[in-house]
Amino acid sequence: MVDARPISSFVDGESIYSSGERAGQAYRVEFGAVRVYRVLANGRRQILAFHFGGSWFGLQNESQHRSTAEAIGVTGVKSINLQENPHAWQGLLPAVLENFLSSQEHQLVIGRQSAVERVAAFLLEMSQHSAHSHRFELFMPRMDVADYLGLTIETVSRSLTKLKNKGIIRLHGARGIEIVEYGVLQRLCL
Amino acid sequence: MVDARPISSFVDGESIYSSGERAGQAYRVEFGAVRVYRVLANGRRQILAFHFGGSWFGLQNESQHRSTAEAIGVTGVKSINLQENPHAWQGLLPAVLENFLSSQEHQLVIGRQSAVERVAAFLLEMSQHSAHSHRFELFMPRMDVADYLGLTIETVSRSLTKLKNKGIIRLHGARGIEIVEYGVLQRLCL
DNA sequence: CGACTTGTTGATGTATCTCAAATCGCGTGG
DNA sequence: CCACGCGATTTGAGATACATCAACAAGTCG
Repeated sequence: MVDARPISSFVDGESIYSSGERAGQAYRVEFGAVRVYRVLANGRRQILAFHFGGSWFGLQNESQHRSTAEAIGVTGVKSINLQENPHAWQGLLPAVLENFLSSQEHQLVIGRQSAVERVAAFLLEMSQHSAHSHRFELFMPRMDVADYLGLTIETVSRSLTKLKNKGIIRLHGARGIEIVEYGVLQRLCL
Repeated sequence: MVDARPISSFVDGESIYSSGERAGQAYRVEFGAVRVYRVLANGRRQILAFHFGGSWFGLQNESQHRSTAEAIGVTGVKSINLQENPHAWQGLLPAVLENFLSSQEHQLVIGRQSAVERVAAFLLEMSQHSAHSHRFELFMPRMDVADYLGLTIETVSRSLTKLKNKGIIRLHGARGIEIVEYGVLQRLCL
């Protein structure tokens, strides 16, 4: 059973699995957060997804991982060995569908939205994973945000500044976000 | 059983399901091709995926469709009712994982690649779905290619011209593609 | 063989990237 | 508690890739 397995703990930046490694496990975030990314030959990085408490990741069929998963801050993860428990896949279907849906949502964001719209969408997404949806701390540095949204850190920063200047959000230090005009932010992402 | 079900036939542009409609079916392409897309409020469209013979689409958990699926050319589709056959989900897990993987691959393309690189990746993807991988016809108009790659039709056209001028591909009419330097094209996508 | 749709090419505009510098924020140690 | 130092973030100036607008060419179909 999943819940009988111990929690593995990872420090900030530690990799949970790496591209090229032999696959065969399914992982679930217990606390903290995880980024899953791929790197192109020229060094460009795309973060495919962020995962927070309760979310499954690393779900795939192939023998090797194509992506890398790293802890963001101190993070706890439980894993199932799918080789030993092939029947466990059944219960994971909803998780795969959820991952798939998130991936599609994100395609929309990076395919057809402007920089400010992407950042707005990102803030809303993060707010939904926080206890207080209108006031929260980002777990990750700007570089992660940029590589998630297909932008540069400078453009992310400028977009945040624009949202701040319009009075839609307030910034509290480098990571603190306060959403003042939630509705306006939502309308930006249409 | 899936294979006992009749094939539904659709003409070019006909929708198989539409955004907002009640969901609950899984679909498989028998012949022809399908585009799955979403439209933002301001009219911008993002094609999430193209599906060809044998590929499953429309796989999701929710009660309503978020996307629209349309036939590209005359297309045959078989469907399963997942309400009546909830156990059918089991056999669909590999299909969901495949869709998910494709979606992630595409995230990489639209998030971190230049226009020419995106078009190169697209041509390789299409070549893999064709009988002759170095000489094939595109099923879809430029607008579809553009909306799939997060570009405009003009940029797609210019990118094709660049690849042609470099001698990497040859164009035969509006839809015919011949890949002359397969290796060079692959290296472009790294 | 025209009319219409689809695709290409050209000229210009603009959002985002790149390169560079200033500033902030935070941990450390005096 | 405050000064220091360093990485993270912001801001600025200039370059560039892609979008936009407009005209042209090529296919397609009656």
